[in-house]
Amino acid sequence: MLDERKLAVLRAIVEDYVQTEEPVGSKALVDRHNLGVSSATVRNDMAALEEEGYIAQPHTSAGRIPTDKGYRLFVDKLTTIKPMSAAERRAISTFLEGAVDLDDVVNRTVRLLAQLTRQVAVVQYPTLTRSTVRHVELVILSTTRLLIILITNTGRVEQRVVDMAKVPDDTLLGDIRARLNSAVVGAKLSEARDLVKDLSKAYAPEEQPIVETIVKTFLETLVEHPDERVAVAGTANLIPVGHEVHASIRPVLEALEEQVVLLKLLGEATAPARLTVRIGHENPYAELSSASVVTTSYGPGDETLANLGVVGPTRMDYPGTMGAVRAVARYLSRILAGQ
Amino acid sequence: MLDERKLAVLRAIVEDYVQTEEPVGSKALVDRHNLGVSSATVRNDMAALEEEGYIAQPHTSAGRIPTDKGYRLFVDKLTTIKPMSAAERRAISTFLEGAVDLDDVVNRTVRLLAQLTRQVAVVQYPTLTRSTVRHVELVILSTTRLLIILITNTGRVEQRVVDMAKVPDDTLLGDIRARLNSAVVGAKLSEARDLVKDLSKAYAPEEQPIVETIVKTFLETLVEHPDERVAVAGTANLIPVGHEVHASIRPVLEALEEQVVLLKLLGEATAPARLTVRIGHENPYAELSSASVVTTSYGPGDETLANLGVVGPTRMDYPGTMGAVRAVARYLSRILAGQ
DNA sequence: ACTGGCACTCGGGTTCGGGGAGTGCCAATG
DNA sequence: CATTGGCACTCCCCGAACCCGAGTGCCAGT
Repeated sequence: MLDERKLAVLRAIVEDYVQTEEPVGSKALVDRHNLGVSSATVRNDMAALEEEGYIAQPHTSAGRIPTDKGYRLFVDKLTTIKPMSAAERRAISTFLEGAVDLDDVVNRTVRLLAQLTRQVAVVQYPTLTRSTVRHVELVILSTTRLLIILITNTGRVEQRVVDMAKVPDDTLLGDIRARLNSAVVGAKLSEARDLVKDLSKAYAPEEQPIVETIVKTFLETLVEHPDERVAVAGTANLIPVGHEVHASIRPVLEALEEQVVLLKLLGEATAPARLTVRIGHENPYAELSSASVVTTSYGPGDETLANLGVVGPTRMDYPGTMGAVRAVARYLSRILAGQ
Repeated sequence: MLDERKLAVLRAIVEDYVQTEEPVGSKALVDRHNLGVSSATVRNDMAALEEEGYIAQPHTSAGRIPTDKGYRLFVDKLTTIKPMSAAERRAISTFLEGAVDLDDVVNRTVRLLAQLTRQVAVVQYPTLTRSTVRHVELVILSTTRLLIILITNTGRVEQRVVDMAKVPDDTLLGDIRARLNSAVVGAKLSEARDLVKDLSKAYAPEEQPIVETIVKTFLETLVEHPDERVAVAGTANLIPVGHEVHASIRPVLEALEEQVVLLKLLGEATAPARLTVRIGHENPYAELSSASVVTTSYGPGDETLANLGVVGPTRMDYPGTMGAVRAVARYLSRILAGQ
């Protein structure tokens, strides 16, 4: 049904529309691309493409714009991811090298991605459950309050206060600390439950409840319900430069402030090194039905620590955006592996 | 020059303009407020007010809108801070009570403030230098890397990795940890420098450089250069609901993503329990010359930990916004004191 | 199968002209 | 002297009418 030339026409339409932001007509198309045929022929092809639902007219006697389905075909078949230029690669590298700690790495990454793509960037902090334990610290805050601190191999520090009837004395606490550490250090957080479940057995009966409280809080709050944080940058890019702007970006801004929404957007990324592109209505949220999301995962080696991505209008530069997302994810992975 | 009635006219103009968002004329004014005089009289008063620079006309034969100077007079003399209703107070209270840790407190606060004022809210994390030390922890990461963790009385945890030629063994480290803690626990961070400067003297000559490295990093990165973080919420409120919107909010959005700008905006707040209002051009940034900022500081008791505030258009509901900012700061202070 | 030609459509920009809200000024008035 | 009613004037806003041009669909010709 769709021969080679019709696909070329679709590709040209997408490319022109992304650049000019205006419906593209048959005449303009043959002028800008050397398709080797006349505008009348292109018109026939366009009619066929519209018939199949790949393009649409905003109104009669206007040019065509791609539909979500058209973008989908474009992304799947008609283009290749654009690699970063040498200058861009150098910029990414030097910009990320300077980071001093994990927070800084994530912040720099999200700003960088926003700048490269000129869109809204979203980066999830490395997920706890996939990282391993480096150290657990117990600190007495008062006679009834204990602070548990967890340090992971990604440099992340999680904290949690426990209220208890009576905090154990230094000796006992030191013992608990030692046993807890020898049990879980080096292990993945997801394995922690099995490793500590018998920990209290080693203690005298009257001490067991205390130990169990600590272990329980440790597991519940630090391991199983890590508040998965995300960083956002480039929201100003939602507002086009010269242009007037719809009020329709309000719901988008609202959605971008909701951690839950962001996590869901990022959350369904697939295997590492694969890019996920969700176009328009393919998004899980109606507010983002005129937006596209490009995500991927990152992490040292083949391990997947978390996800990152970009949110922009369906009319976006897919090859460039995909290239930037992939490149940033790779560099971020490398940085994390080095730490 | 400005008698009682002229001030009443100015007040009425501000109130009406804030509500309707449209230039207000003499006729509409006498209809909505019972000033007891005719529109002709009001016109004369308006001419006087314009002469003095408190109001202006967008163009001839249009109504008047307040100037920055007009808002300034309104805020200083013509109105009182609007207290929160009982229902609002209850909402604030219950919403903030539920927080589980410091991050949560700040996040809830900033969202609450954005919701109450329907504007952009900014909350600074409690500043380190004004809080006191609760515990210092030293953790061995590898043979050459040491992690310093600082816990403050506000529940904040700061971390920093130190690269060193050789990390001290457990015994020595335990000793350093004990001395460091006994030196600084309970002290303000601003006093820490004096308290630890002679710490290395107690050690053997060959151990002194190691201790000094740790102390130096501790001071430099944790005490003197805390990265002062801020939380922002409600950026979607920059976009009015029904209305079309200028592209002029782009620089505002950009500014709101810059930590430095936000800190500067918040940074110059005065004594606790005092509200600072900066109107239009009074702001230190040209990008925000059509915005007003209402800030105050917070902290348990009379202590000032950090600042919070609201950014909105110069045409904002000052009494209501000021009331909300004051109320939220008070509740936040109370929460922090309780912890 | 492609192309040139042609009639047709429709959105966007421009022009034009009332209607209306608002102003400034002035003479009259308590 | 402050206040008021009246009046002429000024613009902005809005809708109607209009034209222009880009774009389309179709068809006959190569």
